[in-house]
Amino acid sequence: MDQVKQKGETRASDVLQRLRDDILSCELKPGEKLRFEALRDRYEVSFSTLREALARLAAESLVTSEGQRGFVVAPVSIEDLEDLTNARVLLERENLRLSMKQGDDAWEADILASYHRMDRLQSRLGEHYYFDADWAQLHSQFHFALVKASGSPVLLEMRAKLFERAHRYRRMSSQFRTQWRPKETEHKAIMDAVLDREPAALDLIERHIRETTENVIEFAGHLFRDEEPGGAKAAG
Amino acid sequence: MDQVKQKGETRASDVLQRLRDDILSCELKPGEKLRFEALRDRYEVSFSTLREALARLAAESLVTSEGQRGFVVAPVSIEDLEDLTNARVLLERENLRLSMKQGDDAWEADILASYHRMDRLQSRLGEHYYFDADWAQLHSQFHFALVKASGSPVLLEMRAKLFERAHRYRRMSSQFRTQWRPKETEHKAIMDAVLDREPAALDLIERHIRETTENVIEFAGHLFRDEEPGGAKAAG
DNA sequence: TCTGGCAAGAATTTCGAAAATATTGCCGTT
DNA sequence: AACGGCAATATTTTCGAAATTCTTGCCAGA
Repeated sequence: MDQVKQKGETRASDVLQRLRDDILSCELKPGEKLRFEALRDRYEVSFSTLREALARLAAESLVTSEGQRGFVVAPVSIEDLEDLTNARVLLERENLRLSMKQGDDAWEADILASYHRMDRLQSRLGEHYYFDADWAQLHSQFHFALVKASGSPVLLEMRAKLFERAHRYRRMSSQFRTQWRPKETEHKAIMDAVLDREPAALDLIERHIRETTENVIEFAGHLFRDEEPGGAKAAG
Repeated sequence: MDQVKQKGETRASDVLQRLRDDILSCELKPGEKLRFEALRDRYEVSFSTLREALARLAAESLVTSEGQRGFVVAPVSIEDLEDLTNARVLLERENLRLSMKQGDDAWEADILASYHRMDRLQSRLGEHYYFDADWAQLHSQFHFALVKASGSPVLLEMRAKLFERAHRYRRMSSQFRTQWRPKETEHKAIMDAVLDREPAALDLIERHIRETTENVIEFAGHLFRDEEPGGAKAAG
């Protein structure tokens, strides 16, 4: 139901969001060449509008533009995933540290509410929660609720962009996973530690992030172990 | 002499760079409305090309785009400067830590060379080095040389963007400064500590950054203490 | 005098054709 | 058969006019 065009929203920002979604969900594969003709048909906009959206995505490192040779979906690799993970740990820890220091009652209430929403949907979905788009949304909101009181727009924005980039890897691995570690207990433990202002919360969140990355490599490492630039084929 | 159009360089990326420079040097003032007509005359390009450049700058937080109401040069404020400073400290420390752990002989040699170039130009320029664009370039290169062996493209890119955003504040303050603290000894001390792999180097670089910010606020704080959105007037 | 709404003007946003550039395939030569 | 150069094709990049949206000023009604 979020397909209705909101007031004040431009077509360019609409296409930007759809392109972003398609890249993160790997409908547009890593390394794939993005030809304007094809994109024009797909999204039903003009060259210029597409170009603006791609320029924005290039600045977000979701696509790369090489001189006069057009745009390419940002490739994936284990090095990139590990680099991303380390950067995320740094920013998540700092944001959480500041958040725990400065968070007020409203912040705490929001964390509890976010957790509750996520937890309830999880029990309703059973074991397949990991594939559910709604759950992913609530999961993202829960993690954001933890750090949002850091009071640093700069750090929060960088964190958000890294979170998105990492999401592509999680998504890529999900179709190959045969088992999931029980995240519900992890989330509960993190939340309790955060609300109690325990310094150990920082280590919990770090392990949470690193273990997810390890799982991704374990199950989907073959997908991007020897990824070459341009290795993926465009949809013919 | 870098006005020659390099092969493989698009007009859009050229305009992007010029716009970036003009924003960082405050030729386009913080909060100023960016009208397409005026920009088209100034840079001699079409609407679409401008739009692409502005979209990129928006993703870099150097301009903001508000719905269907065009683009505005990102405003400045003390809160933003302090937020920026804290984020820079976090990233500079981490990059430097990794760099000191992993840097090899070539890295050390590059630091020495960068320092030498900066130092020599400094003695040649005397007290006015701070206003010199070439010195600013060498200064930037020296600081980059220190951290470039971190091995983390993600962290280095975030660092570079923050460095640029902070540069605008330094530049804004320079015209109001009446005295400068002697940076040459600071840089020498930092370099020596880094090459000796002394952990204290991290604290030195942090203080270096924070003191620069304090100086900026001291001399130019009045410029953005009560900055309102749209407070700056467009060039008539 | 004040408020609300409409119309004229100004600015942004979108569009697809035209120009510029890169890529591919062919042919002649060695 | 291998290589280099040239023409043909494919793709990207740029352009300015047209459509859309926002802003401003005016006028009628309370």
